[in-house]
Amino acid sequence: MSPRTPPGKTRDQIFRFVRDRLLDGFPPTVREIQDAFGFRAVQTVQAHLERLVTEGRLAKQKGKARGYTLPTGTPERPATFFVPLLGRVQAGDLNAAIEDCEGYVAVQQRGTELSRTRLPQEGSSAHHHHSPSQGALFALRVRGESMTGAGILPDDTVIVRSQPTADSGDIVVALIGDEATVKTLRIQRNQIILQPENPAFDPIIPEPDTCTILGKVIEIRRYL
Amino acid sequence: MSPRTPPGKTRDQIFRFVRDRLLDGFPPTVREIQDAFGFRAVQTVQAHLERLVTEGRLAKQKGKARGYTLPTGTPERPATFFVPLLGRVQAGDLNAAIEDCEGYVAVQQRGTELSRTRLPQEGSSAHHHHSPSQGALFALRVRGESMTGAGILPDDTVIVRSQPTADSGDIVVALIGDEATVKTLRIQRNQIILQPENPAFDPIIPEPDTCTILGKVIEIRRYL
DNA sequence: TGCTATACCAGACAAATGTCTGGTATCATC
DNA sequence: GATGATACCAGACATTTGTCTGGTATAGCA
Repeated sequence: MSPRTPPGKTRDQIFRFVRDRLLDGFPPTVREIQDAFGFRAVQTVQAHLERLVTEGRLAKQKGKARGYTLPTGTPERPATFFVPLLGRVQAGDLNAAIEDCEGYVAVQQRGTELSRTRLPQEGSSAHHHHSPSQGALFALRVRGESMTGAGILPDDTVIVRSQPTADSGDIVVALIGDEATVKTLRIQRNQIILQPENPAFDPIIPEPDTCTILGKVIEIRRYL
Repeated sequence: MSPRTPPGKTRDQIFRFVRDRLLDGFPPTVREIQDAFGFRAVQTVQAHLERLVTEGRLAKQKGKARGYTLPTGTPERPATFFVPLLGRVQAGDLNAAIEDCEGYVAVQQRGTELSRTRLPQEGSSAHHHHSPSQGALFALRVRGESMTGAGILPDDTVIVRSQPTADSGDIVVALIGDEATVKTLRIQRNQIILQPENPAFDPIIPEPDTCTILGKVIEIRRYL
C-alpha cells in the first residue's frame, strides 16, 4: 500500500492532472489516472473523482468513456469553435467566400453571445452547412489604415458576426460596390455614414442600395 | 440503405464533425459519429475515419476509446491549445500566477513557434507542473493607455511567449518592481529602455536588476 | 474504547467502444 | 460485360473502460 497522503492533497493533484488533459483535448480514463499516480486500485481514483464531482470541480458523463469534463459554462473553459477566415469577399456572395475560405480561426464563446451556444451533445447535425445566416461568425483580414484610430491596423484579423443591421457606433464590415470594408457605423437622421477612424480618410456616405452591412466586428486580433 | 452521397462529401462532413468535437474538448466515439449521421453500420464510419487518417487529416491512437485527434499543426489547420489568462502578476512569481489563473484562452499555433508543440500523447505526467519555462505561453490583460500608438488599447488581451530576453523593437511584458507592464523594448548602447507608444508617457529606463523581461507579445486581441 | 472520515487495495462484472469478416449497391472506366 | 473504386449495411468479437462489492489501514474525536 502506498504511503498515506494528507487529506485532499492527492485529490488536488488528480484534479490538475485531469484538467490539464482536458485542456489538451484528450480526457483521461480512470485507469490512465491510476497509472499516472501509481495506484494499485482503480477504485482509489474513482473515489477521488467522485468527490471532485460532488465538490463541483469536475463534471462527468455517467458510463461514458473518458467522461470527465470541466463544468460547462465556467470561465475556465468557454466553448471554442472554428470560424472561417475569408480571403476576399466578392459582391454579396458571402456563401461562396465561406465555402472557399483560407482556413479556420479558433474563437471562444464570450459572455454576450449565449444564444448560439453549441453543447457537445447537440453536436453538429450530419448535414449541417456553414451558412452566413444571421449570427454566424466569420473572420476577415483588414486592409488599409482607415481604422488605426480605433486600434485596428492593416493586416489585423477581425471576427465578425453576420447581421444585416447594426447600431450607431458599432464597428461593422460593409460591402460597398465590390469591396468589403471595416468602418464605424454612424446613423444620423436616418442616413448611414461609414466613418473611418483616421483623420486622413473621409467619411463614406453611400448611395442607398449600394451598401450592405455584412456584420458587426466583435473581436480584433493581431499577430506579431 | 441510405442514399448514396457524392464521393468525399460525407467524409468531409465527418471530418468537420470530428474536428469540432475535438475543439470542444471531447473526442467522439465511432458510434457517436454513426448516430450523428444516421448510419446503420459502424463500419461505414470506420472506413471514412480510416481514410481520413491515411489522408493525414486525422490522427488516431489505435485501440483507445475516443482515440482520434487532429494531426499536429498543419498550416491549414494550426494546432490549437489553451493558455492561461493571468489575473495579476506579482513580483516574479509567474508560476503562482499560472496556477491561479482566471481562465484559459484558445491560441492557435503560428508558423514560427513550431518548437513548443505539446502532443496529446506526451500528456502530463502525474506530478507535472505548469512552468513558465522558456517558450511557454500565457495571456495577460493590458492596463493603461501607454501603448495606444501601437494599436494596443486598455483591456486588450495580449498573448505572451515566455523568454528572458528579446530584441530591440519587440513588444514585451516586463516586470518592474511589483508590476507587469507592456512596452516596446529598445536596446541602446547595452542599455534597456522600455518605450511606451504614446506621446503622453515617458520612456522607462530601469535600474539594473530591477527589471525582468517576462516574455514577448506575439498576439493581441480585443473583444468588443 | 468506539465512531467516523479518509486514503488506499483486490478482484470482479458490465457497459462502452474499437475492430473485424463478409456482404450489397452504385458509379465510372476499360 | 468485367473491373475497380466508393458508399454503405449486418452482425459479431475483443479490448478498453466505467462501475461495483468488499476489504485494510491510519488519523482524529467524543
